[in-house]
Amino acid sequence: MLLDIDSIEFQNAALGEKITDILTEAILEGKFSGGQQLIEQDLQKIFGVSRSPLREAFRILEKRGLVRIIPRKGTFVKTITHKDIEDNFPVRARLEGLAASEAHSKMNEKTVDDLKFELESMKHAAQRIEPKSFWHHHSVFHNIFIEASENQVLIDILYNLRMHSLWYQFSYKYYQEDLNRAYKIHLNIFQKLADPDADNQEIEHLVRNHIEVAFGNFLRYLETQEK
Amino acid sequence: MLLDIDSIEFQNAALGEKITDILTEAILEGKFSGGQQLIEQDLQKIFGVSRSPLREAFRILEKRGLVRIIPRKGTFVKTITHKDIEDNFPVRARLEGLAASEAHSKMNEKTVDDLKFELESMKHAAQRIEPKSFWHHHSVFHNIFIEASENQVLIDILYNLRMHSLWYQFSYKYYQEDLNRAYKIHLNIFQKLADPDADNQEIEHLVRNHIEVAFGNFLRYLETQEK
DNA sequence: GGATTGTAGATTGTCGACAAAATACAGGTG
DNA sequence: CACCTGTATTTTGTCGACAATCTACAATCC
Repeated sequence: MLLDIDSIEFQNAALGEKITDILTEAILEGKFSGGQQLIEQDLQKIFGVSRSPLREAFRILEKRGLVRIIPRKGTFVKTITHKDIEDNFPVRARLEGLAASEAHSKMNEKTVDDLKFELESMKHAAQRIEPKSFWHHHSVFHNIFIEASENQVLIDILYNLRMHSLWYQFSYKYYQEDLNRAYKIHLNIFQKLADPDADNQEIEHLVRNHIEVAFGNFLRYLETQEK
Repeated sequence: MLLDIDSIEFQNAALGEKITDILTEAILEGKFSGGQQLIEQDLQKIFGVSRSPLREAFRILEKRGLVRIIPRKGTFVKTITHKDIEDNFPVRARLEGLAASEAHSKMNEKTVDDLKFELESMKHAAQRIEPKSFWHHHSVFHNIFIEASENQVLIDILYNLRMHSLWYQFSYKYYQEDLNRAYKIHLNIFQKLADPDADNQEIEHLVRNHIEVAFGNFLRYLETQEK
């Protein structure tokens, strides 16, 4: 008998995990003010569950870096500071560079096709000047080569680091970078990834530089916003 | 009035955190067989606490990468495979390289003194052929420049990556063979870190290469052990 | 007025009990 | 004998209640 895998997963997911997903989305969308305490009793009323699954959810959120748990004080939504961003990007730059390098070594036809598809989507979004769509496919493009590295340590760390930048999604919406220029950089990255003769080290530097440049632009953008 | 922050932290530490510390040490020392399930009821009897703090402890252990929690199945001690080590080292190599680079930019007299002290301790341990002592000071040496990077993202990630047990268990045996060589590498790293005119990129490469070489030696050592 | 202390309310920490799911195993069936 | 199937046992998931701690604020003291 055939079964709907997704619904089974959903059934198997404990209450705590479902609440985690809802809270994760809420935090990323900025529905909580930074530094705000998540009161167990309040959330208990909202979700209609006891405190046990809530406390499980808090621990998972802490692992994802979205909240900070202070013993006997409470669970607080993390505020992302300027320094957090400055700390985050250099790490991401090196690890995504490494991911690209390892992905190149393990490249196969399917991954190339997947990357090509997202690249085409980015191209179309850039031509039609649809930033939201562009950044979505841009994010998926990066996810694909990160997964293709098959390095679980890398995949896990970057999952968390990239989630933080999502936190700033609302900022990105108004962040108008030259989409065509960004597309060309990724076209270059794609061509190197798809070329078996390309040099791993060169790919690593290419991706690392791309993120460092994006970081610089982003910081400058934030500074103009803050004034 | 001045207060000892650390002791306050300890008093405030909830049962779950104390249990976490005990279980962390037990896992790192290999007192659980790999893949073994941590049964809540059994640990309940051992520690004389209810299941709530145990479940909290499991979540913290999961965050540290020491166990894996599978919903409705249980909490299992992670087995470290050959692939885990292969995934871990390239990441560590790049991130410790980055940490050294950032530490160099923020170097001050106290940090130089701290590094010098550990380096001297490594020298003495190498001369007296005391691998255990050498490994300890080597680990502290790395911790100092990682902390000196003042990059909290880096510090947190490297704390987890460096925790993994196999490295702890075996490293001092490997270093037995070339303590003096290892000392000279760190003397070189120290001199560059302490020199304000040294090039950041050079330091990054130096530390990265050191870990990659250590990784290669470690893998070869493991292969001889496995046979 | 400013600092200290005491108290009430709010909030997290821990517990034991029950529910739900996974597992182990015995018995049946082809 | 291999394969189901139902049942008993084990184990995790959730709950409500109580204890310990923290917080806010008013009363007190200097």
